[in-house]
Amino acid sequence: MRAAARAKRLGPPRRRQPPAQPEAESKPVKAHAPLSSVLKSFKVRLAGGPPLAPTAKAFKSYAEICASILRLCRDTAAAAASAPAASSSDLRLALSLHAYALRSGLTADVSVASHLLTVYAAFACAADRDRVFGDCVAAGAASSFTYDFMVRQYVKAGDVASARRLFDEMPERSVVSYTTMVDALMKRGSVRDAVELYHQCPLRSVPFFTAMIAGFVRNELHKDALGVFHEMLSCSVSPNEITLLCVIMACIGAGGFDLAMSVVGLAMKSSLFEKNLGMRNCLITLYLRKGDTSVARKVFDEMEVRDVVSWTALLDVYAELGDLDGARQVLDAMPERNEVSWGTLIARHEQKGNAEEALNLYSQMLDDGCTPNISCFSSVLSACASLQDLRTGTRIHVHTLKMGCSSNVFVSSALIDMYCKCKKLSDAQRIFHSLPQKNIVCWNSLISGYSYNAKMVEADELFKKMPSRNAASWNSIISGYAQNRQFVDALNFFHAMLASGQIPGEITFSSVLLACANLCSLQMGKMTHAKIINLGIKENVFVGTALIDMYAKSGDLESSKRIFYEMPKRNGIAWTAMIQGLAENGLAKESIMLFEDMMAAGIAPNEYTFLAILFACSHSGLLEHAIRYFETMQEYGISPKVKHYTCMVDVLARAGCLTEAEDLLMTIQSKAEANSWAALLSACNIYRNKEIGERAAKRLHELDKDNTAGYVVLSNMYASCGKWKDAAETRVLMKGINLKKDGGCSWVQIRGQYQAFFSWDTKHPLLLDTYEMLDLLKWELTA
DNA sequence: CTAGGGTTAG
Repeated sequence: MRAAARAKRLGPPRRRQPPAQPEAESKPVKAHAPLSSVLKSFKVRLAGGPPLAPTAKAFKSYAEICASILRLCRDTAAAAASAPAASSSDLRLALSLHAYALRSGLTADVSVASHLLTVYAAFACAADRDRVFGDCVAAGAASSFTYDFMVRQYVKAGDVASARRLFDEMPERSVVSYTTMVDALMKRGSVRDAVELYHQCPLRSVPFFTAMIAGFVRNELHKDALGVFHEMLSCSVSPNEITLLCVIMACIGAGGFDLAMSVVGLAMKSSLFEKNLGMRNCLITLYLRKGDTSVARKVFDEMEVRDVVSWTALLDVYAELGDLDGARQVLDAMPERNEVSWGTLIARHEQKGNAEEALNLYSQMLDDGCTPNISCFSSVLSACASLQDLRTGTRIHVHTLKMGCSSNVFVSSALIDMYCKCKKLSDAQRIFHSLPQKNIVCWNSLISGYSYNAKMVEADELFKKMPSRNAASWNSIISGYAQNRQFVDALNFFHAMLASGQIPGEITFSSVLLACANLCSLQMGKMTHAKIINLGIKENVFVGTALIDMYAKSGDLESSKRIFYEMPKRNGIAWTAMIQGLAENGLAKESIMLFEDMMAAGIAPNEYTFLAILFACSHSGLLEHAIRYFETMQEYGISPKVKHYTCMVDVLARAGCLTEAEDLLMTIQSKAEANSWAALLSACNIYRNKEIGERAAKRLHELDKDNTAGYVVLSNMYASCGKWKDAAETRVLMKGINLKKDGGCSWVQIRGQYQAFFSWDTKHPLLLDTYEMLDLLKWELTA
C-alpha cells in the first residue's frame, strides 16, 4: 500500500488515469490497467534523460519507482495465480524492467534487487531468480533479507540441502533464517540438526521458539516441546496465540491435561484465545482427548465462526464416542469438506475394524472431488490389508504412484503390510528394496510380513540387518516366533531384547506369556509375571489376559483366577480367556457358570467365547448345553465357524449320535477341518461303528495325508471290531508312506539361552556332549 | 521495502 502510494506521489502516471476507475484508487496494488501506464511513463522518463549516470537523488527515485512497479508485478502475479494467462503480460513487464535496471545500474540497489527476486519467485522462474541472486551477491547488494528469502525459496521447493548450504554461507544469519531452517529441518525429521541450530541461535524471537515447539510436536517429542516452552518463559519472551496453540498440542501429546488447562487459563487471561479461531479448534481437540466430549461439543456450539477444522474436530468427537453414524451425519452437515474430514472418518472406521465401510467412504470421497493424502492412503491400505483385498490394494497402489507419494515412508509401510497380508511377499520385498530412504517402520512392516507368512528365517535375517531397532521391531520378531509356534526362539529373542536395554511392553508380554504357556514353563511364566509387576503394567487388560491364559495352560488355575478377579477392568477377551482356561482344565461346570455371569454382566460374547464354552461342553459330554449354546450363538448373530462345528461334532459323537454328527459335518458350507473327522473317527472307535468310521477315515485321509493319529485310531477301530486283517493292513499302509509320529521335545535354559531337543533330531550340535554328560551323571548316581 | 511460527486425521 505504502509503496504504491509513493509511486503515485513520485510519478505523474496516476494523474493520467481515467477517473472512471475509482476502485483502482482504493486498491492500487491489485489494479492491472494502471500498471502498464506507470511503466509507460517510466520508460519515457528513462528514454528522455541519461539513465546511466544520474545524480544520487535521481537514482534513488528511479530505484524506488522500479521497485514499486516490480512489487506491483509480483502482487498481480500472486493475485492471478489461478489465471496464468493474465499474469504473462506482467512477467513481460518485469523482464523489460529488469533489462532497464541492468542498463541503468539499478540492480545494485538493495530494494530493486530484492523486488526482482520476489517477482521471479512469484512467477516460478527459478533460473532467473538464481541469476538475480548471484548478481546481487556480486554487486554487494545482498542484504540478510536477500539470503533469508533465498533460503525460504529452497525450503519451499523441498530442497533442504541447498537451503542449508546457503544458510551456512550467509555472512550474517538473522533470526528469521534460523526460524526457517529450524522449521524445515523439523519438518524433515532432522530433529538433531534443528536442536543444534536452536542452541547456536544468538537471538531468539517468538516465532523462533514457536517453530521449535511446533517441530518437536510434529516429531512427537512432546516433552521436549514443553521444555522449550519452559525455556522461552524463563527468557521472558511472551508467547502469542500460535505459541500457546502449539503448547496445548504438546500437552495433549504428553497427556499433561492439567498443564494444558493452565495454558488455556493463561490464554483466556491475555485474551489471546478469543480472537483466534485455530485456538478454539485446538480446544475442541483438547477436551476430546481429555475425555470431556460434552465440553468439546459445547466449545463447538458456542463458536461464532467455524471453519472446516472446527467441523472436522466435531466429527472426531462423535467418532471418539463410538458414534460413527453421528460422525457421518456431521460430515454431511458440514458447509464444506476436505480430504482431512473424509480421512478422519475413514481412519476411524478402519481402526474400529470396519474395513469395508472405510473402502466405501474412500470411493465416496473420490466422488466428492477430494484428493486423498498420505494418511488417507495409509488408512485405506490398512483396510485392504485386513480384508486381504489385493485388487483394491493394487488399485490404490496405482493411485499413490500417480500422486507421487508411493515412496513416502507411511504409504510404503502400509503397502508392504498390504502385500504381505495378501501373501504377495515378492511385491512387498520389491517396494522395500526400492525405497530411497526407509525408516524403522518400513523395516518393521516387512519383518511382521515375513512372520505373518511363516518365513521366520527371512524375518530373522532382516532383523539382524536392521540399522536400529525399537520396541516394535522386537515385538514383531518375538510375536512372529510365538505365532509360528517357535516358542523357544521367542523366549530367546525376549532375553536378547532385555539384554539390549529395550523395555518390553504389553505387546511383548502377550507373546512371551503365550510362549511360556505353550512350553508349560510355569517357572518362566512366574519370572515373566514378576517382570510385569516390576514394570507396573500388571493392571493392563492385555497383559492380564495373557497371564490368565498362561497360568491356566500351565495348570495353575488358582493364580489364573486370582488375576482374573483382581483385574480392575475386564473386557470380553479377559472373560473369554478365563472361561477357556476353566474349560481346558476340565472344569466345565465352573466354565459354564462364569459364562452365565458374563452374560448377566452384559458383556457381549464373541465367536471365541462360544468356542470356549462349546469346548467345555464337548469335553464334559454336556450335549444339551452344547446344543443350547450353539443356538444362542446364532441368536447373537455369530455364524459358526469350522472350529465350532468340530466341537459340536465331537460332543454329538461322544454321546453316540454318530449319524447326527456325520450329517452335521456334511452340511458345513465351508470345508470341514481334519480334526472334525478325527473326532468322529475316534467316537466310531468307541462305539465300534465300522461303517461311519471308514467314511470318516477316508475323509480324514483326503484332508490330511500325514495325519498319524487318524491311522492309529482307524487301526484300533478295526481291532476293536475284531477286523484284525484290516487293522494289520492299516498298520502296513502307515509304514509304507513312512509316517512318523510326532516326536517328543524338551528344553533347558543355559545362561539365559534356551536349548531345545527333539526326539527325531540326530544332528543337534550338543548331542554328543549331552550324552556324555548323561553317562557321567549315571555313573555318579550309581557309583 | 521485503518476513519467519499454527489448528483437524494417521
